[in-house]
Amino acid sequence: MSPEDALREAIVSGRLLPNQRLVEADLTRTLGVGRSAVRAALARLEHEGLVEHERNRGARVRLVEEREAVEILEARAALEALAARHAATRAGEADIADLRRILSEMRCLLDRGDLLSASDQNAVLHERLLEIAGHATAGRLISTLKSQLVRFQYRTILVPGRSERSFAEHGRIVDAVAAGDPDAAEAAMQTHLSHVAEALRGAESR
Amino acid sequence: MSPEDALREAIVSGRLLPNQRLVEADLTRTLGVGRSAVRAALARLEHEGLVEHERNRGARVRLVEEREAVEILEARAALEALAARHAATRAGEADIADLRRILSEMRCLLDRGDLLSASDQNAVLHERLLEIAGHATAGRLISTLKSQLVRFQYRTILVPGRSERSFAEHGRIVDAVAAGDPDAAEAAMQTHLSHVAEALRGAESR
DNA sequence: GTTGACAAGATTGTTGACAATCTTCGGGCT
DNA sequence: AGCCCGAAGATTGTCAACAATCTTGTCAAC
Repeated sequence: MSPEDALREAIVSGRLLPNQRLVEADLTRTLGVGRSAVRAALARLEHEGLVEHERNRGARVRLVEEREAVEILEARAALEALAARHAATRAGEADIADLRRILSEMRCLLDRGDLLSASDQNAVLHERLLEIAGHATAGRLISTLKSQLVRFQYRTILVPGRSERSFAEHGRIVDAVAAGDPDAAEAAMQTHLSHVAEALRGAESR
Repeated sequence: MSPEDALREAIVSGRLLPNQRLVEADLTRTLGVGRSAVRAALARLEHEGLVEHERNRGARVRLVEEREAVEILEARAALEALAARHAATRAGEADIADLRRILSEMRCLLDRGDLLSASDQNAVLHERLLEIAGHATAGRLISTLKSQLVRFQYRTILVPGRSERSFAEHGRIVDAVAAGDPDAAEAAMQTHLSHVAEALRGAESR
């Protein structure tokens, strides 16, 4: 595993706490690579928004607090709506079948009460939509935004009734894409993610 | 000036041609800094999408061709539309007066036939809107997207009648923001930038 | 004439040491 | 006691040298 991936994994998994200092010498030992590699990894992670870096003061794990999480989710919504629009115009028969397959998998997991796996399948659906959209720029931006939100990704699934509503929203997105209706797909994605933001705010303020 | 800024400036100003190799040793002499600094700058610029980097093969200036430019513009449109929405709900009296001042400056420059300065003022307006929106995440993303488009930024102003239509579109955006109407502001920004994309496509295919 | 291997040159990747900077700790002064 | 100052320690920034890799040019074999 590259030092960058190892560090990212350690941060997003929560093994490293927010605001914790990341001393290069320590990371050199922990990751088993030279200091140059560590520095390069830190520089990239800074660009991804996972660490903060002050000159001559080193790097620390960046803390994304609620206000910013909402911002990031808004930006992500705007970009995923764009992607959904593209997906609606480009999806072929096989793509649509694939999306429906993922949906039924989700239905199955929900019926079993496996909320965690359902949430993962959720991510798979979004990923597949991006692939269908074929929009490299949006894809790149969304993936960096998502990595900043990992800490919040499971926070909404315990909100009562959220899973079912989320499933219904995903159904509407897939329907719009299958119908080849860009406007509907964009709108469906937009409302879906705005509901996620709402749920996040609700879950957070408790 | 930091080596990173110097390099970025050299790339976006067009002093370095697309696909031109960026040999570290040469840059060391040109920029007057050590190789470490050069490498760090190249790494960051790669993340910004301004240079391409292959392992053991060095970096070269990245060429953004039309198809990708349209993609970038679409992503930017989605994000600026979001920002415009926020600006509409947050703009105060002073902000609105400022926007109108910029508009009248633009009108003045257009009447004088100074299209280049008018285009610059255009950028000022967008910048000010972002500031009013107070959306750091969108702002960050937009600024990196913009830096990838510098090569195209003046390409549309020579399209006959484009300046006047652009001015009218900006007027509608400012009106919507002044009226505190988020939906209208978002829509106005969206149509404005989609027209820019259209003009770009038109100017390109000649 | 073309192809393949091989050596020479050029360029990047990595390591270690040194310099610059920041932080912490202790002593002297008020 | 509280505060300023300076030295020591810790940490990052930079530099130069070396190793690894790629590219180019040459030459022999077919």
